[in-house]
This record gives sequence, C-alpha cells and structure tokens, in this order.
Amino acid sequence: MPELPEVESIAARLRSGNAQSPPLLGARILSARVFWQRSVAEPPAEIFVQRLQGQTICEIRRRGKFLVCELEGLTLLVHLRMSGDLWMEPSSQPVAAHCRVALSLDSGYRLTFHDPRKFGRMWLLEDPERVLGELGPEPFDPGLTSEAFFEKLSSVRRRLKSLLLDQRFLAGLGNIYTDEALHCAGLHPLTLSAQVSPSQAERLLACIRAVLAEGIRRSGASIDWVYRGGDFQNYFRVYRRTGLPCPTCGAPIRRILLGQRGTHFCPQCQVLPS
DNA sequence: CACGAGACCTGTTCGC
DNA sequence: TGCGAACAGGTCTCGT
Repeated sequence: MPELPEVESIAARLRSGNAQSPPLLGARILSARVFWQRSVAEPPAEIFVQRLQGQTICEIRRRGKFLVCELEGLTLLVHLRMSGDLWMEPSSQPVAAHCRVALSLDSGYRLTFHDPRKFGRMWLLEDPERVLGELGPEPFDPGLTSEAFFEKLSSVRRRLKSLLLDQRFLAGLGNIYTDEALHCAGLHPLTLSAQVSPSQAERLLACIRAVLAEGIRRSGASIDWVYRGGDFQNYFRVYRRTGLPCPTCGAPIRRILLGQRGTHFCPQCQVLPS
C-alpha cells in the first residue's frame, strides 16, 4: 500500500490521535508480542520484545516510506511495504486476524501492525541511519532544487519510471504517485533520464511535489481492502484507469508492464522521444 | 551499469 | 457456481 502520503497520514494520526483513540506519541510500551517472526527484521524477535518493554515513544516522524519512532535511546522503524497498516485499538479488543506485531500501551490501547501479505518489516536500532542512510533525498527537501534534480537525472541513464521508484534516488514515491507525476509532467515512463531537459526536470519535480501534496491533503489513497483512510483514489488521473479517457486530452489510458509493475500513461500526452 | 525474472505472501477480482 | 489466472501500494537478490 503505502507510499509517502499514506505513511505521512498514518504518522500524523499516531502523533495526535483522533476521536476514537489516544495518540501513540507519549505512550509507554507495557509489552510487545510478535505473531510472525519475519515481520521483525532486526534484532531477533525475542530481543526486540525485551528491549521494547518499558520504552516511551518520544517522537514520531516519516522518512521516505519509513515510519520512524524515537524511543529512549532506541529507534523503531516500520516499513509497511504492500499491505501493512498501523492503528490503535483498545487492548480489550481481540487481536485482529492479520496482526503481525502488537504493542500494548499504558493508555489502555494497543498499537497493531496489521499486514496480510507479511511483506512489512520492523527494526529496533540504536543507529537508524544504518537503514535510513541508504535513502535518497526527501521530495520536499528545499535543498533539492530543480538544478540539482536535473543534475541527478543526467548523471544516470535509466527509464524515468524505474528511476523514480528507486528509493536511493528519491525517497517516498511508489507506483501510484510515480505514474501520476509522470502524467502531470507529460513525460513517457520509458523516457531515459539523461534525455530530460532542464525545463522538463523542473516541471517533473514540481509535479512530483504537487501530486504528493495532493495525496497528503486527501490523507492518502485507499484501494481494495488495504488501508482505509484517504480518498485520493477518487482523483487518480491515470493510475488503474486503463482504457478510461485521459482527463487532459480524452485519449484512452494505456497500461504496460515495466519491471513487473503495472504502468499507466496517456499515449497522447506522454510521448516517448525517439 | 541497467534490466528482467523470481522470491517473499495473502486476498480479491476477473474470465471462462 | 467453481476454479484457475491475474493482479495488488514494495524491495531484495540473482543472472544477463
């Protein structure tokens, strides 16, 4: 599921809480349970459980698609991959069917790591930079100027779609927002990064930011049975709209396979340069 | 260096 | 209705 806007929305919800549940921020962990060992990447599950006990959640933020929880001298990282979600529920409630990790809190609530496909991972680290250090810049980093972005695009020779999905190049984009950003910028997903002009690079960066900002404003996208929260799925221009008219020009949206990922674009607005 | 295929997983939807 | 295939928000590893 979650790309940058979804993780940002989840982080915001866990920070402040809502009408149904108190914030995760400031809560103390009474105990942790792991129901699927491989959901914990590091350390081994028994140690993970031991070290979490008694820790207080001091800060909650996002880096790329990672949720970052600062504890007392330790950092809990969560990556939701395809089907993961995090929510708070009363501790008295039975544990959900696809709950992989549960943290019982002193607020009487439980943080549930729900993940039907079991691709998601948690890390408990003294130095989170060991994992986060691999990531490229944040899309909204003011230091990422259009000139710098153009230089980055020129420095490699890759198809735009696969490059934008590469978290070492830019952190946070996934399949939805990449397709939407390329459509917004009028660039074909197979365009080689080194062929992009400075003005096209500027436009692409602006589109990436615009599409992510819209996603955040709508609290992310909810598709299928995974993640319920936002409504950005009602505003997709190309993603999962194969055969439907392009909102810009009316041509039917086309779907191709690129690196095993469904890729959606408008054949009229996004032309591949020869 | 860059790409595709396969692996990791389960659930839903589609086509016959 | 039933059943298999296709598909799904991600990332890693391996072979070419």
